[in-house]
Amino acid sequence: MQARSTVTVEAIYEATFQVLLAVGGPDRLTTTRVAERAGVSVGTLYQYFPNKQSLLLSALKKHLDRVVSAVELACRRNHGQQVSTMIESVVEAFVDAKMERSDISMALYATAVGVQEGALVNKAGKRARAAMASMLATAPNTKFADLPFTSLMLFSAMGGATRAVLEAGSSPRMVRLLRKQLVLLCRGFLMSVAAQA
Amino acid sequence: MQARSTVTVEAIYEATFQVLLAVGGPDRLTTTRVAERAGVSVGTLYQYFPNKQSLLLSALKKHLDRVVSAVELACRRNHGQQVSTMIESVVEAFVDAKMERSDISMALYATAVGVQEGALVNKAGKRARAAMASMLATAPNTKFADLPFTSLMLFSAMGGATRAVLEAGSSPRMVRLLRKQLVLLCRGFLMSVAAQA
Amino acid sequence: MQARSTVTVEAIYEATFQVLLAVGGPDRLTTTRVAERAGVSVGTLYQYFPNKQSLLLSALKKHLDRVVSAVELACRRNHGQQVSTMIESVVEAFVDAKMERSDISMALYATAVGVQEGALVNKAGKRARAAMASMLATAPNTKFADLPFTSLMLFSAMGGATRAVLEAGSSPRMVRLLRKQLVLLCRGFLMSVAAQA
Amino acid sequence: MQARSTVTVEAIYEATFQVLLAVGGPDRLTTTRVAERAGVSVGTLYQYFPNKQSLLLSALKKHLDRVVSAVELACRRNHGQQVSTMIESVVEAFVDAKMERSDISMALYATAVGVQEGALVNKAGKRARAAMASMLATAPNTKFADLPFTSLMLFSAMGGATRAVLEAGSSPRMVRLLRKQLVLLCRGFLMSVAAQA
DNA sequence: CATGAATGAGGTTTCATTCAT
DNA sequence: TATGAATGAAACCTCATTCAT
Repeated sequence: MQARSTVTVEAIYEATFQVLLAVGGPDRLTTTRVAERAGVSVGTLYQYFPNKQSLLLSALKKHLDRVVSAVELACRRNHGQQVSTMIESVVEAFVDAKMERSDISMALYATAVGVQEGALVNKAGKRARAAMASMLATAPNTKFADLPFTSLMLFSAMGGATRAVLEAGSSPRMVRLLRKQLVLLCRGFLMSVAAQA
Repeated sequence: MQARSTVTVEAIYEATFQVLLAVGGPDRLTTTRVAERAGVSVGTLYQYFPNKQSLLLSALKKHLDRVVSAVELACRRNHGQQVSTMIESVVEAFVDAKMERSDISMALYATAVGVQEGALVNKAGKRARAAMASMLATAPNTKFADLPFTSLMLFSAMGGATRAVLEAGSSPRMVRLLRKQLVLLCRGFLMSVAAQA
Repeated sequence: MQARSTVTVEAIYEATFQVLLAVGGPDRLTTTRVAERAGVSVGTLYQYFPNKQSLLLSALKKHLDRVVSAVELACRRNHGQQVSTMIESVVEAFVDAKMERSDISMALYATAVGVQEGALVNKAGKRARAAMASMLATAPNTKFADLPFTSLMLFSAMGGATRAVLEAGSSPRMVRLLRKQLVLLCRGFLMSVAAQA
Repeated sequence: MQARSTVTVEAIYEATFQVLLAVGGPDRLTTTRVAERAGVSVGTLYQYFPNKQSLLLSALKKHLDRVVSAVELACRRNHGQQVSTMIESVVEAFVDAKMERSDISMALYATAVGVQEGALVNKAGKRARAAMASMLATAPNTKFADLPFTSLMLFSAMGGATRAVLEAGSSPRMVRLLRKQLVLLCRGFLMSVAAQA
């Protein structure tokens, strides 16, 4: 019985992602369509999610958690390493996480507009930046001025570039280039910041 | 007669931006509300825009044009300058353009989800990148490998960081920091790319 | 154009009464059915009434106004008359008003349950009682103790009896009996109250 | 086993009354809510009541039975008494029964709209009027014309006035006044009717 | 050209009822 | 017998779009 519920909820999540992709935007997504795709009735959907908004919010949260967790893990594993190593690891983790389900990523960008969704994205961003800042603080022989803001720049620049590649179609060649240049971008930036401090 | 039309259309554009801001999202924007705010009837609105989508598309195009034109101008003016100077000018132009009507910028992010809107954003991005690439090509004593992709990285990283600051509230202090660090980011990146080439 | 609106609204009111009668209760009434019966689309209905509740509220208000106005008129016309005459006139006005559209009266009773509807009924009752009280105060040679409460008793007793006859089918014979006995009831009551004062 | 059923059914009745009060109307009452409040599952509720309507009907019947029984008892006990005494007793019994669970009384008024509920209320009214008529017939030295209709008037006037006080909030002072004036009302009415006969 | 009343498809949500466990 | 997840018909309401004036 408990198991049945879990299966149902998972099916609804997966259906949400699929419909989001199929119609390309949270507004063209209808609860009826999600229920259909999930193989349940609308009533069942509403037993688990009080309304459409909460459904989208939960789906967004799920995706953000995946990406942020990957970044956090990469950061934790690189405490005390050289800045170069740090950057390579984090860039790899970030790009991988985004690309793994790149389709979902894009579909969800559109979801993140309301105030509640913004808060969710914000919280996720904060977590990621905190992980990066505390990692960077452990870099030997290097000190960064204003680590919080520096992390914000780093993270959002990475996000912007990755999103652009995603939207440009993310061909294998571009993804390869993205990884390489992202490392250059981050390294160059951090060197400059460190040099200034 | 021509003049009256222009005035009406301008009023509709402005109303569109305002409603977009007020309701926070293109789906809660209704054509009736836009018409009301513009001081015309819905019928009149439909005389100038065949449907809602075209209204939003035009509004988006207008905003993108403003930003891209600013970037293009800055690029054109810096042909042959030192890389450092180039970057400072472009960053300044870009951030200024975005911040000038930052509220509209944010409201429009949500609009840019569908395939047609994506195409519009893409085209604008291409124009900006082309301008940057041809500027960078004139930098004395410096050669960049794969200028098109490098420009993409540069432009999207700038966009990502600016958007993050916008969404964080864009306090004067943050905007100041943004300008400074954006210069560092771009310069560091270009140095690295040039060094590799 | 103004005229068209008025016609439409009137048609909606009439349709509301008819549907209320046909289905026997405000919950089985659907806005779609009302629109259909009125010969307009749902959208049109919602252009004039923001929601179902306001539609029912307005209809109730309309009916109450009719009944109360009839009572007020009868009261005003009998200032200074003998108590007997007063009662005969008011009873006649009240019963007539209720019976004229008795069907609607019954259908609307069910509507008067929520807090807002209660307030409406209350206000109507107050108006009617005030009219009765100020009439009774002008009766020659007679003084009543606690006129407000006495009016409440009088009015609600009349209402209760009339409603019972309505619900029993209101055959002509019963209506005749109702009028006669209602006069007896009110007169007997007022005599007793006056005797006590 | 039988006992367990009885307990369950009683719990459901009580829950029905409570939910009716809490939500203010039979339409906002849901079977799930009733079951929850009663501490059983919906399925169990449906084991004892075939559908929602029958649940409400049974609850209404229960309440009506209580009131009518009180009136019947008072009537039976006053056979052969003076009219004055009769009235005092019946008024007391009626008002007490209504006020004892005045909240439920009010909540149920809204329930009594459909044709089946009307029939139930009608039957209850008939029983009460029959008891009153047969009591009045035993009054010494007094004869009433058309006892059935006279009882209808008496009973419905009492009901109307009591309901009005209930809806006005039934403060202790008003209830006291109600009792006193109800006696005057009924006595005055019966005197008049008897005088005419 | 402008108006705004009218349209109606379609979306979200509720809730009485069933039935496998 | 009891449970409560699942069902799906049906209600309310919105809003892009049209067209007679």
